[in-house]
Amino acid sequence: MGIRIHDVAARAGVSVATASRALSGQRGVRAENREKVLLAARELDYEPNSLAAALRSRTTHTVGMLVPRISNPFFATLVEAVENRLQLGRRSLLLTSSHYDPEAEQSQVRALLDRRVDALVMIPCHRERSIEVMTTAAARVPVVQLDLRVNGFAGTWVGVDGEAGIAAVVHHLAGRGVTRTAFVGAEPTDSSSQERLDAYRRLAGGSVLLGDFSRDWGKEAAGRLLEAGSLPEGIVCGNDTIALGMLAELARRGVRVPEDVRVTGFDDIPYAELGQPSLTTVRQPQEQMAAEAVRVLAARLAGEEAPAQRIAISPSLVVRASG
Amino acid sequence: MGIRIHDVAARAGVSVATASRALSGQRGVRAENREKVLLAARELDYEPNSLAAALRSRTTHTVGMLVPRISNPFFATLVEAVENRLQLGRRSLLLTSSHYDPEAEQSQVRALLDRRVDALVMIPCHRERSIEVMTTAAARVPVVQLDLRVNGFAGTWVGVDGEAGIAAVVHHLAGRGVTRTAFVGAEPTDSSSQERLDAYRRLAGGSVLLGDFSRDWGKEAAGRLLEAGSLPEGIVCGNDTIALGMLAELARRGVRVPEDVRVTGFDDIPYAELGQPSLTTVRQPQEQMAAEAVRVLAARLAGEEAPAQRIAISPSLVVRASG
DNA sequence: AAACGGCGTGAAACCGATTTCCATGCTCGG
DNA sequence: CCGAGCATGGAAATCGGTTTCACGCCGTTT
Repeated sequence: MGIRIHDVAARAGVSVATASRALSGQRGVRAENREKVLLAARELDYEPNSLAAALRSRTTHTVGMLVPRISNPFFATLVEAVENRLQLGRRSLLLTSSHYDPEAEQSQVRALLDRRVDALVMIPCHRERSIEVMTTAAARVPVVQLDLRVNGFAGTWVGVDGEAGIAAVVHHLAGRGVTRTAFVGAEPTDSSSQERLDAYRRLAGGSVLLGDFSRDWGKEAAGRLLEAGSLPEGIVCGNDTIALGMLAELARRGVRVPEDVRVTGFDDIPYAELGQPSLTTVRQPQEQMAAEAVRVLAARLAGEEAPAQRIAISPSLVVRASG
Repeated sequence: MGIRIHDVAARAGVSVATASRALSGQRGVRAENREKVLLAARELDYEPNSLAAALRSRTTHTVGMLVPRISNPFFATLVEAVENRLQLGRRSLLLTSSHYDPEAEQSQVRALLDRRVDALVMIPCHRERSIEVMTTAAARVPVVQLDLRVNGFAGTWVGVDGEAGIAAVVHHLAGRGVTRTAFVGAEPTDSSSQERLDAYRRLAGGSVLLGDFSRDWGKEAAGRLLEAGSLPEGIVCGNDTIALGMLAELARRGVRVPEDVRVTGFDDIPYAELGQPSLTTVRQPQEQMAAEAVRVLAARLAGEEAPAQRIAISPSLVVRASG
């Protein structure tokens, strides 16, 4: 139906091989012929069939990305940033989600590999159970773990330096005269929560409440802290969602923030600024993380041999009203 | 490198053609041979090369989706819902974003078509300037517009019934004794804002303030309404972002919601519930919209001839504290 | 008994590019 | 003047499947 490279070659008066070389910018074609081919292609409005090219050259210029949940604004921002970076390199993004289910994750990765993606950006859904997918995937194409990482899997990871983030928060609170703090986080089923929890214990060591990364847990934790009697002076939350739930519940119960207690979050999701009061939190440099992840993959695809690395980018503290 | 269908056929003792037919579940293969082929495939851990299949069969089982901004939680939710639906039909999603730039949109769509997507789900970024992309795309593959639509483009659209949504809000407010209202929306550069504005004018007809779909505009509009003298009894906002800005500014100025004035939003984004007070709003049935969009495309791909339709799904009112 | 239709099968064509391999012509050094 | 070496270009192989086509076989109809 469409125009084939055959037609372009015929119009330019050269062979298919020469046309192919001219169009892909290879050397070994006289300038005159190259011009003729490019002109013919433009005149015919030639659109190469990338499937045929991919089949023969074994390169799809497509990267697969797997995230636990696309609608999570934090992941969505990462997806956007990765897509932007890929666009710059004229690559496309095949996106799929695991819904936090390791089995679905496995079958989705299989589907991506079937489609012959050149590389994979993965946010593994489980700290331990994702190890099998990661190893099989990594055996076939370059893979980089983004944000979360799998225990005991020796592959490249790009993420944020959670310890530095918690340190910034603790330090900031200390600077405001806060000595007694509590930590409200999630059970460490992924590497981020683990790292933040460990950092808090090492750096501050107040009481610790663990649930999940949800607003409801934030509310419940607020209740528990209040009922426990003496409120701490500062509450360090494991992420913004928890912190927002915390703020809502504290407000409902008439506790003033930051007068009675200071509250901090982690991630700086778009709505952190909208909280009442606005949330002091740790901003994840998502643009940078995505850029770094794509850069690593591009280097691997360009043939660079590099050992697995852990690239931890330092986050920055965003001071707002709540802390 | 990998196992080819050739190898499977050899092991099963049949021809490549028969193996292909057996694997793709076509009829016309004796049950005995089918079993032999499937067994051989399993034993060899055969993974078909979908590029080769796509090249010959002219079907990639891949759908392209173009959105204005992936990180917008409303769009991200749509992306997720579409991806889920595609997974059910064993299709993959090639995702790209236009950043609200019609030229980028054009080149992204070209890239998707180059990759031979079977169909396109588009959230066009501009009410008028997107018409060219839409027509060229629609000439090549089935296309469905999601959420937003392009003026004067006669293609299928799936979205929410904006008029019904505004009607529900107005009706609800009237039921609470509110008679004097105002509308704070966005300049109608896309079909949604247009529709909501028109509906408000037809159904209620109080004063109208137009800006953009941002929190800042919500704050500014709050100021203008207060400075204009008498506050209306109800403020109908064009979307949740505006409404959240409105709530923040009203709170800052000591106006009580809903005692002094009732405020409503539109979309029911995840953070509508988090507002102070929580936001009464109109929930967009995103799951259903995505399901419908994918259903329409699947039908077209299955060969069904259908005229362009406008599928407007009725939204539901979510009553919370603010209205 | 001859004609016919349908099913199962395999050989080969095909999808549309890239890449290999070889032939040619030209330049340059000896 | 000759042969080595390089740049250029075309024919054909290749990637790995799907699809077409022709053929043999069998049961049914005239």
